[in-house]
Amino acid sequence: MNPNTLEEIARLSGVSRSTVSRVINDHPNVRPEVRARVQRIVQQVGYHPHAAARSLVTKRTQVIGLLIPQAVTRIFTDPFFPHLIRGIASTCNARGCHLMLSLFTSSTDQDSLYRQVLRSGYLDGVVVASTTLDDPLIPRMIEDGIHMVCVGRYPDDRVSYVDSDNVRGSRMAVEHLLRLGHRRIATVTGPLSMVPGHDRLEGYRQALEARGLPVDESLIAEGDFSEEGSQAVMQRLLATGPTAVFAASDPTAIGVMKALKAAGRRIPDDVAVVGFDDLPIASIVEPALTTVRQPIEQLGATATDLLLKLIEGEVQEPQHVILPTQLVIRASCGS
Amino acid sequence: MNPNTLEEIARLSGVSRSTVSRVINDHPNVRPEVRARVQRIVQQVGYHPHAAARSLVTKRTQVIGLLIPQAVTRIFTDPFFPHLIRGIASTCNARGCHLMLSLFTSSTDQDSLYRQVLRSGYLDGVVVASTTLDDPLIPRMIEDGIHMVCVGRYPDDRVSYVDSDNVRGSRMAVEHLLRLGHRRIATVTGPLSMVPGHDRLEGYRQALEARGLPVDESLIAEGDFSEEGSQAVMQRLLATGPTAVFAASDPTAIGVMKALKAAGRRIPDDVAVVGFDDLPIASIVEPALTTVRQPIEQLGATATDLLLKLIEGEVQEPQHVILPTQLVIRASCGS
DNA sequence: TTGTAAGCGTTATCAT
DNA sequence: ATGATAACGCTTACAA
Repeated sequence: MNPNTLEEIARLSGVSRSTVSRVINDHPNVRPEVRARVQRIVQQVGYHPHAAARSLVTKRTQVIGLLIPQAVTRIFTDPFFPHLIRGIASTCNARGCHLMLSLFTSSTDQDSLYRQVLRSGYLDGVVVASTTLDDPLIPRMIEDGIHMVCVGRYPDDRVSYVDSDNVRGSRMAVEHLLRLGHRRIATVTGPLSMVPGHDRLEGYRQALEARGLPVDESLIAEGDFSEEGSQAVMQRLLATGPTAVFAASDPTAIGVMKALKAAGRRIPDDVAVVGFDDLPIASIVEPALTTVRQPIEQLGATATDLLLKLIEGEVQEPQHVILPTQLVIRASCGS
Repeated sequence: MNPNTLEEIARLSGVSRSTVSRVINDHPNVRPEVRARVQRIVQQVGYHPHAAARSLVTKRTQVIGLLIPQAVTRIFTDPFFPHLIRGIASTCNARGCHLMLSLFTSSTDQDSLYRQVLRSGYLDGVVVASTTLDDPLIPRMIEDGIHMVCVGRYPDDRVSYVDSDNVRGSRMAVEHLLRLGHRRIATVTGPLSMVPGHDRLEGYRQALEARGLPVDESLIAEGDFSEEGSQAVMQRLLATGPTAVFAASDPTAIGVMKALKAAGRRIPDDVAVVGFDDLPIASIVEPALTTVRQPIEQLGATATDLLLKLIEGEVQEPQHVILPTQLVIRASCGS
């Protein structure tokens, strides 16, 4: 497939292996004339350096991993991930590195997969997405000194992360509902073991408390970020008679809307709905969804950039980046 | 990160490097007692062989690529890809290999990316998805002798592929509509430069011709597999007064349904709709979508299996696998 | 059954 | 500015 070696190019261009290496790596100290000759040959035979040989000595692979622990069904349902991947992949392309996808599905031997992926030198570092607080992977990676950046806040100062401002975003959403006069505001949360699930509920609480309103726990129900799951959860929540619902993600909001419609409630006349994400679908559903926009692709791109800096040693200390969120008002809240 | 070497394990267990290598690779001809001792040390220090060093000599990386040429927006919208990825990733996990994601976005320097990814020895082979007929990548890969399997039929006998039975599936769909008495059956196709787009239209044609019915070209409109695009296309098609529409994918069908609803047509009373894919969303939309089920995950899994066999040399000749499709009847066709 | 030694294709150090 | 040469960590004959 790629039978050419440095040695061969050297022979063909009548110089030594080292000179060819210098040309390939754009080192100075090569006579322009020689450089040109070598480059021509390289071009001609379509030579490309062998990655493994190279990384054996440089200790760099130019490959980063996207690690998704506990890869559950959600990944293949929630458009969040495709958007995230796009952000990561385009940054990789731009920076000349490559992306390895590691889904730690529950069935796989976690320990063996961990060693294969993280201890074999395959990867220069990893972007970790969709972690739960109790995931044993992160502590292990910290201990092993693996370069990593989490997408989503992680409550350990040693780990770098990039996150949306979930608390502020959801607080804005609920404040908007309050401003519209709603007092019985229910919320279908994400999994509370996941940071965004937790944080978006926190924003909900803060909005109420800032107004001096009590938090009625019966209006809070834990969902799983999915459409189906949230629909079922909302169905049970109907009995509490909310006039508005804050859904912790757009798929959640869709599920909520389905449950409401199935129960004959009109949106927003009977019940207002606000989501979180601003996925393309938010502006397509009927009625169009008021939601909190988080910059998913940018999350991926920023995480990747940061990871690359960490790897290069451009920054040493763990970094924590929070990207702003923004309320996008559409029809579903009736304002 | 992984400072251990074979040499070190050898020293620690009082044997030679080669013996450790034999233990690691499960070679026979190692005294059980010695094997056990070495394994204990390996376990203790958490040793894992260095991938690059290993592949430098074996010429295998245990990494396969998922190559998506012309990676357009669709990839991040159409649930087809997440499902495909799931099939590929779980097979990779099961077979101890890893997955590299290569999106050839239009902005990237195709040639440079090609060499980096395909000629650097990074990959043992690739699964190629979503190709167009005129993509220059495939011929180049054939020429370079790269192990590959296409997801989706490719009209060159030298390339292996795995595909759903698109022609048969869409033919069944249209035959079903004919059986229900429809005679003005429109179709919103996929991009006709893509094989599945082409094949699903072919099935439509065959169904009509088998009944001796003329194919009215004004009832055929080219879409792009997307919801938004198809909605616009359907809007224009309304004027032709179809009583049924065959949509070439589920997202297409959703777009079609939206256009119909927006025009005040009832489904299925005024117009029947049939889709293609059977994504989870098909059973969620209102009315539930009659559609042709194609086994997307299995497509990915089969392609990966085949690729691995090709790499191992277990099979030499290009293989062509067609997986069966199946009509799933729900409410949207009113039967 | 075990050890010795020769590569694999690079980069990097040191002379020249 | 260029060329030997020694690593990098592993597998694999071949020898013992």
